[in-house]
Amino acid sequence: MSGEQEQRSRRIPEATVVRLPVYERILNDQLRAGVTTISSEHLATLARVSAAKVRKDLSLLGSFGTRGTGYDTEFLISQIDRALGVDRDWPVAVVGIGNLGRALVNSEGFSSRGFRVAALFDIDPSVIGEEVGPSSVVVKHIDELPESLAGSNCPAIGVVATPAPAAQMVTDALVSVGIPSILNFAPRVLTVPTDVLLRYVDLSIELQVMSFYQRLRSEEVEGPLPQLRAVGLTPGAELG
Amino acid sequence: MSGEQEQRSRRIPEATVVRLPVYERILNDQLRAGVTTISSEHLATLARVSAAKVRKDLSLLGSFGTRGTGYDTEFLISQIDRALGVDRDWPVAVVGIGNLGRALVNSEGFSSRGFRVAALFDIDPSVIGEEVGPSSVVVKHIDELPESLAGSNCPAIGVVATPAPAAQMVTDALVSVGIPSILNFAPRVLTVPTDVLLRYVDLSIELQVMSFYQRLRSEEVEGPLPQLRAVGLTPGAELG
DNA sequence: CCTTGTGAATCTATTCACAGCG
DNA sequence: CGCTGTGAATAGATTCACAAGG
Repeated sequence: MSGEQEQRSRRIPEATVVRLPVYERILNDQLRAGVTTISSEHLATLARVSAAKVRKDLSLLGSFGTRGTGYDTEFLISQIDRALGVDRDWPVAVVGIGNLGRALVNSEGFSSRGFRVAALFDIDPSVIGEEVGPSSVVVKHIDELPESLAGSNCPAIGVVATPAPAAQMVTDALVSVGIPSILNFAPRVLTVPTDVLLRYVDLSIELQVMSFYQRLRSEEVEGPLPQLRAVGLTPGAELG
Repeated sequence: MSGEQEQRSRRIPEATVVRLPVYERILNDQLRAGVTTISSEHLATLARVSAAKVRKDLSLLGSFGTRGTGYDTEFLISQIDRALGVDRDWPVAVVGIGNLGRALVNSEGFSSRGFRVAALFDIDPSVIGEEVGPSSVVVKHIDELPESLAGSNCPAIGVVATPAPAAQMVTDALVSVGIPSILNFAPRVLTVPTDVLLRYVDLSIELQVMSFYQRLRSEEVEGPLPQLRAVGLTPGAELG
């Protein structure tokens, strides 16, 4: 065919998307250490992936490297940030202010990557009213969620950090106010409308995957250790 | 039962291993609800994956189904448990008893899936000596790790739940006592010997992946193609 | 020389489609 | 019949290998 159809932004595979934050973190470390230029080989060593993978990943964002030299660290960071959308403000609502919810809100990666705690909810009276996190957001009762997040107060991302039995109900509430993306930490498969983006993080699945490989290894003496990615999370974290 | 060594032919892809705990959890729910037989179609619906994927996954464990009927729920659970190795005792050491470490130790999936808290470590004097988790294990100082876990006390899995700057040091200590598998929650790429199994769980990566897809979606909406599509993730998401 | 960027080849995972069996 | 189990086809991701360019 004669003309190439105008491609909307180059399609980036999910496997690449998951590695981009890792590259970004390493590049920031390197920049702070005074490394202003970095080769795919060097970045690959630090991320424990192959250099070809780094080049392929980065080439999907555009041609930012200089042949014979490498990539400009600072510029590459800015391009990855732009691709990831972390140069924007991402208000996040967290439901379930137990240890997990607190860990998330207090984590380094949260505030430093453009994510902002917009609202916190729990059902436990002893937690409601408490100020949590670096930005000291007050925990509200889950019943206040609908009115609290309605309209222009609707955050971009909802985090479900409740026990499993409450997860679907909480998710329904988040969907009702119009939240377009949900990150679920509860060990349960959730149902959402097809236009809602849903991802999972499941601590116990990771432990069970480890026990699988360890059992395998102890049974197979010659065990060819599964060469797992050094980077990122479960590729199948999208069971929803 | 199972005496045969079928290493080559029965190799299970990682993508399948990650789904097995999900199937197992759903099957337990179903069994508790009185469902003693289940079809691949039904299980697939509950897990939000395709029926073909369920059948392919399960067939890798063996031929446990009955044609025309489906799978016996209880038997299937036992077979998945066996494959995952969760019918064994898995002593786990957790380093870093902040919110994340506590969330893990207290999580449902931990004790209920054969994982046992063998030891807890931190560096904060205000935490050391505290009894944490359902089994009330006393937190020890990180300096006691080497002697505490030496020899026959060496756990099967080490969990790194420290801040990023401490993660590599802690990992080195865990590797030194002979721990064969490490689950890292710190936002940092770790270096381990090739015979140590290493997996990552990174909360901030998941958030950044979400912001990537959400940004993509918001840009597509303003583009010339108003076509509604479940963005990015699930191949089976369009089942709706 | 260097290192990037990328088609081609390879490896891995998913889906299709139907034979085979209860 | 209905449903499993599985080769064959397809889609996706990684690695290879080298041309192109500073």
